[in-house]
Amino acid sequence: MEHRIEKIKKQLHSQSYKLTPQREATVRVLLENEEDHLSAEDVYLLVKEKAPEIGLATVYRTLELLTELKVVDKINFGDGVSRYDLRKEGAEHFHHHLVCVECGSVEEIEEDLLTEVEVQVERDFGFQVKDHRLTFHGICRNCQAQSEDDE
Amino acid sequence: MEHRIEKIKKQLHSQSYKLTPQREATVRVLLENEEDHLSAEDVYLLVKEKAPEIGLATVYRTLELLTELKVVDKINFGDGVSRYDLRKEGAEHFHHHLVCVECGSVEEIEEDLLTEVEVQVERDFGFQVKDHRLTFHGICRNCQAQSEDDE
DNA sequence: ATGATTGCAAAGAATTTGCAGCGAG
DNA sequence: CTCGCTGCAAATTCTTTGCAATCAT
Repeated sequence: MEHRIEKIKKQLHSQSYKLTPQREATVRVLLENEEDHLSAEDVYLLVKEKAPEIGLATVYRTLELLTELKVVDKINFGDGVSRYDLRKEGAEHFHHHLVCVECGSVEEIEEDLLTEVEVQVERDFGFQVKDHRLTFHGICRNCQAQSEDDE
Repeated sequence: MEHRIEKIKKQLHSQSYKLTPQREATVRVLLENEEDHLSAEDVYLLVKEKAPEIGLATVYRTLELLTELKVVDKINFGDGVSRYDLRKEGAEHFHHHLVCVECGSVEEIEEDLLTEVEVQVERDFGFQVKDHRLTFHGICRNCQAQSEDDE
């Protein structure tokens, strides 16, 4: 974990930004909750536990900065809020999500399922793909099992 | 076009909703601007041209209703606003988008590129896919041509 | 000193809600 | 008459901004 902080620190420095205590606290919260998809407010509340003097605006500004640096990806699952998702180490592309319409759980898929599809898009549409967003909506394993029980 | 309105009318009636003049005007705007990705405000302004007495809240309520009925899909390209996109006739799944990061243009892809990927997801993750959202970010044909010119 | 960064409070934008009036069946 | 639907204005929610104070170099 420390080495990921170091890496982010370098990324900031390379663009002459600093890793201030507030920014570091924010990054740590993101690292510690890597599986979740936190909203700015969520991050704010968690950061506040460690650094109570931080302001919500700073969290927003930090998340924006991290988005610019592609340390995090800003996503939107359709509720009104933006959520922030750390990029996996070395990931060139954004990972995919499985959103369960029953229970609302969100699972992540690391593997890039789109390599072929992207080739197809570049070939057929002349569109040079830089990144993608892919989310599946459906029913997760758990909820499928539950509805079988009901029968 | 009239028959698409009829169809939507039936869909509404089947859930005991009515196709009021305001709702009809809203649907017509969506049909007439099928290629665009209008925000609620956009729709409001266009509807207002035909039916100046309509209120923004009604547009929101109508779009919400149409989303529920899966007549439209609510999407979000990362700017702060929700956009509404008519489902193509008979389309079971949401279509895909190519968003150009240079000029902001949005192209639509009708073909379902994900059939195989969905099989894979169901098999490998036990997730029963109902629908998907797929957006590619990259550089469109035009902007590619332009940057070649610059060189 | 200089310029980046912060916290606070205020502003802003998008969307939702409360409510009285209207309108179709 | 009843009940869904509407328009308006107010309220909410999420996010951004202005600004003076603070911090690091």
